[in-house]
Amino acid sequence: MLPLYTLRDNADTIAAAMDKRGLDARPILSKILNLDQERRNLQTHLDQTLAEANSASREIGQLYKSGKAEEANALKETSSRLKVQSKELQEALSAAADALQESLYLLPNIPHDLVPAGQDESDNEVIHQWGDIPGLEANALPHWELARKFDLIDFELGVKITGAGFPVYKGKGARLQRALISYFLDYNTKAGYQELQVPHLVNEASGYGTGQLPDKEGQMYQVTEDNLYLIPTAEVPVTNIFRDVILDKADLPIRYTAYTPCFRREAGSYGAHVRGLNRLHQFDKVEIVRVEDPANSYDALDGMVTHVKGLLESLNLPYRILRLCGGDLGFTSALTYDFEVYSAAQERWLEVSSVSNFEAFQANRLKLRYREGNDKPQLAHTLNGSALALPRILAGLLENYQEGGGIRIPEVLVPYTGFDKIS
RNA sequence: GGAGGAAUGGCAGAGUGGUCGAAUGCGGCAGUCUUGAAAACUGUUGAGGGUCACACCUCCGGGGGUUCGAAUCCCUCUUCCUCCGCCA
Repeated sequence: MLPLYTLRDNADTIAAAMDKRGLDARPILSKILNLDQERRNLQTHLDQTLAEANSASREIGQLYKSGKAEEANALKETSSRLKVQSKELQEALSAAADALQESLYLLPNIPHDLVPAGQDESDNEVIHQWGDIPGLEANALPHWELARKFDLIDFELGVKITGAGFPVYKGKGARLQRALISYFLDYNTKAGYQELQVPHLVNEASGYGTGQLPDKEGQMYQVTEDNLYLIPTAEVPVTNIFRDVILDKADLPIRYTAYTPCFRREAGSYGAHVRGLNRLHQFDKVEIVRVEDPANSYDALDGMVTHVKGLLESLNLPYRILRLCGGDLGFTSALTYDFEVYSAAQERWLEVSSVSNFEAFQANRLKLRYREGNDKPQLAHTLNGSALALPRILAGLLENYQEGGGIRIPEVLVPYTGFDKIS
């Protein structure tokens, strides 16, 4: 949700930026500004009425004290009348405020200057590519076949226990998974991100805080009995730590990392692209989250990009970085870089990380602010990124590292796995 | 799950129907003093809306109600504490 004050003076600039998303924001912007004006008028009117009512009540108290019961009773009528009036105004005000809120929820974040205009993923800009595409042996297999061959992952067993998209990791597969989580967490911690363990279920307020609600309700698993949601990403619990928080400027920047399983209904997904580990309902991810002074948030974003690059390079996985175009940019993001690893056996790029600056968009919903000295609190900027999502990294490792009838383990992982080869 | 108690400003803690956004203490900030610091003293110190700036309005866990008037009374929800039960 964009802060109102950014909309009041810049409607034209914002509309131009929104065009890059393929969204004509002009109608909704003018609606918002009108509702804002209406809301303020009603508020002023209500405030005046309440001020009158308050002073009448005060006077009644005084009159009673000085024994002038008659005058007091006369004033009560005035007061009652004002009360009825204020109730009506209150209702009109609530209606206007709700309508305003609703419209604000519909407006996505303003794309950053760097965001290219574009329709969909084909318009994303490749800004960086690293590593050699490995030439695989003739009999190279996709990861789902490798997983079966070496008994690393059992997809059918997951179907039996839960359903499609809930794999069971076994033996060295499970161990490799755990090794990756530990390696990622250690790597992030060394870079200054504090490790957290957070709840995997969140309440409604948290869902609204990071913007999963009300729009993406259908994408989350819901525990209706207790009105809780299974988290689709650690971003939700971690960022909500800061809901309704006023930080001291000296506390910034804040950097957290957390491993969690992620649960996504992925309603509407189907086809070959969802085979194996490519798309799951439950998967593991290590996330990094930052809270920044607005003046530094784009340096922070660059820092996160560099960080994820280092992580992928340490695993020697060929990757490229995309700057998402307006049409592919997430609702809440101002600028996003996607990382894709090349899967040689599938001959396609797999998204393994998404690094975004949300500027004040999330902070506004969260009421996450910071204060410098005695100044008024200001909205902070939030950023997050995957470092990294496990399944497609695992897929990339299995496929790119297959050689001589086995799978080699990258050097940096050997201390974590305790073995250097799967065969 | 059962029984009882509680929820007030950054923290502690007064306040049981009228001028209470709320005593007091601690903490924070500014100043006096000091070579500097500490101590002491003085002042200041919640958030949101609104205004050029004031005024003014809202908020004492959330929601609803009683009343001319609610932190204070009533209903309800949530959370926390104590005791009992169950339990990794």
